[in-house]
Amino acid sequence: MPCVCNRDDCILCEGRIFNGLASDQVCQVRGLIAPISCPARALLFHERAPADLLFILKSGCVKLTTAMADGREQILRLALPGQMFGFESLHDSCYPYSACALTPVSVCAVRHRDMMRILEKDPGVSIKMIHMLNGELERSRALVRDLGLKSSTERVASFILSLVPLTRGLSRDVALPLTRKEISEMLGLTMETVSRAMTGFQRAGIIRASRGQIRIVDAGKLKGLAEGASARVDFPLPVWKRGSVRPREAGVGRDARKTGTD
Amino acid sequence: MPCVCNRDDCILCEGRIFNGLASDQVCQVRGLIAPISCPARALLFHERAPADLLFILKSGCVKLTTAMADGREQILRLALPGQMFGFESLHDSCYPYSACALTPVSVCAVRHRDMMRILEKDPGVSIKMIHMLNGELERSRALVRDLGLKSSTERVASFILSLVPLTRGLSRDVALPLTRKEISEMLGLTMETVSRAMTGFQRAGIIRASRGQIRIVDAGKLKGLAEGASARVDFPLPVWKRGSVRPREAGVGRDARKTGTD
DNA sequence: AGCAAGGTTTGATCTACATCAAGGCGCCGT
DNA sequence: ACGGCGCCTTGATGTAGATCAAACCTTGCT
Repeated sequence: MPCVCNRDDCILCEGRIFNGLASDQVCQVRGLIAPISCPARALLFHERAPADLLFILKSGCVKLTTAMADGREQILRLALPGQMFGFESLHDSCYPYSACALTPVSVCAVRHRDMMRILEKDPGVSIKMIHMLNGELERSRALVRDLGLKSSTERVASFILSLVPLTRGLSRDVALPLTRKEISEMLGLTMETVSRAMTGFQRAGIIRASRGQIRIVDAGKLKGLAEGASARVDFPLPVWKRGSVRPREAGVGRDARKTGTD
Repeated sequence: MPCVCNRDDCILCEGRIFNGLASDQVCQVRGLIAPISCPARALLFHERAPADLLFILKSGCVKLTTAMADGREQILRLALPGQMFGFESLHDSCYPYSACALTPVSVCAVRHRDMMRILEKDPGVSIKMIHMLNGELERSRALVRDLGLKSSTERVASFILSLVPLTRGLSRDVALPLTRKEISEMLGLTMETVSRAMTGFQRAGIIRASRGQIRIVDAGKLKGLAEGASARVDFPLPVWKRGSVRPREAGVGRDARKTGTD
């Protein structure tokens, strides 16, 4: 079935929000959708700006952030292909977060009032929307859980595991469109803390990380760390100064450096 | 208009989820709703238990929590009269959090599949549901923002402000059904830290707090503190040992005790 | 290739908050 | 009224993670 946004390669076809519309409705909806492309770092909209459009991401990756007056910034969510953002203001007038492209991005834009009309007409779309909102809520609460309960190591482990859907099952390598700084802004930590946690995991042979890429080597151990299982692996670390990577001999977790007592 | 749950005093009538149904539908829906009462501390359902019912709170207060294996516990949300909980699993099979009564509580219970049927039949209800979910999402993200960006003082100030809807405009006194411990479980802090922040506010004349009650005296200053405005009030504190309360002479915020330099 | 800019890693130090430890105080049952 | 139990407050100390600082890599540009 062709996608409502009228492109063959469009990801919206895959079980997404407008799927299942009667074909005459598909035509109507198509007329309401505007395709937009923009480069990495483009700002799609700004927190508290008057809201008019919602977006469905076709390709690329977008970060949704909220900031405090003094500049502190929190990433609320990453939007991935097939997902919607900017809909929270359907009944409100302003966007509750900023949306910024992490990669070159193509999106479909729909006016809020058009969307409202579609919802009123077609209960099937409403129910998909409810489903989608429940998913958002679940992810948001998972983040609350992580921020409220977990140590830095646990959070970073959690975060890496949350990237698994990005792999699309192709391999264990994830092309990661986030810098360490951005990861830290998602997890309520600093860049340095994230970096330390990740090199810890790497030394323990749990992941393989480089500039824009992560490979999960030992998902089981990572899950353990994310849920607080002892936050340490078996081998204490003999503190090399700038040795090359030595898998499976490095400490991981809260107190990797303090090798002594148990 | 009488409430769908068939009681005159029911709060569901006030612009809530089933409001605006045609009267024959109201009758149908009524048949699907079971009223339930339970005492304080009752567990309505447990995280990961198989989910069957959703609940609408008529009176009292319920906390929704998630826990880690080692016992760390996070309050995800407080449910207040008129609000719904347990709906996230409409499309899923298990509750994503535990629900525990903080006070004696009365609720209406609806089976998920009955709710699904109502949603399919009546787009108006779906749209109210979408509205409600957007509200949940907003609150959840506000919590993410607080946990990710704010200091302990800022979080406590935020929390107190979030209680304002509880006052229902009757006065500035809020009957607070939470212990210090529970507040701390909502904010990712410890009981002690919450206590210190609140006595700080109290000494600065910003709130009046006692066992189960809070009165907001200076909402403006509290808002400033919640958004990080300097986290300090004008008067350095001469550190009394056990003096009685001295409004407007006490320090507040991150470093209330260090009175020196500016 | 050479250089500059920005991301990343690592180390040293500082601090906000947690943890540990006593008391104080209101509340309930007898 | 009295005693005991739970919640709350306050103080002393410990520590995970922030902050500050420097050097190291990548990547892109000239």
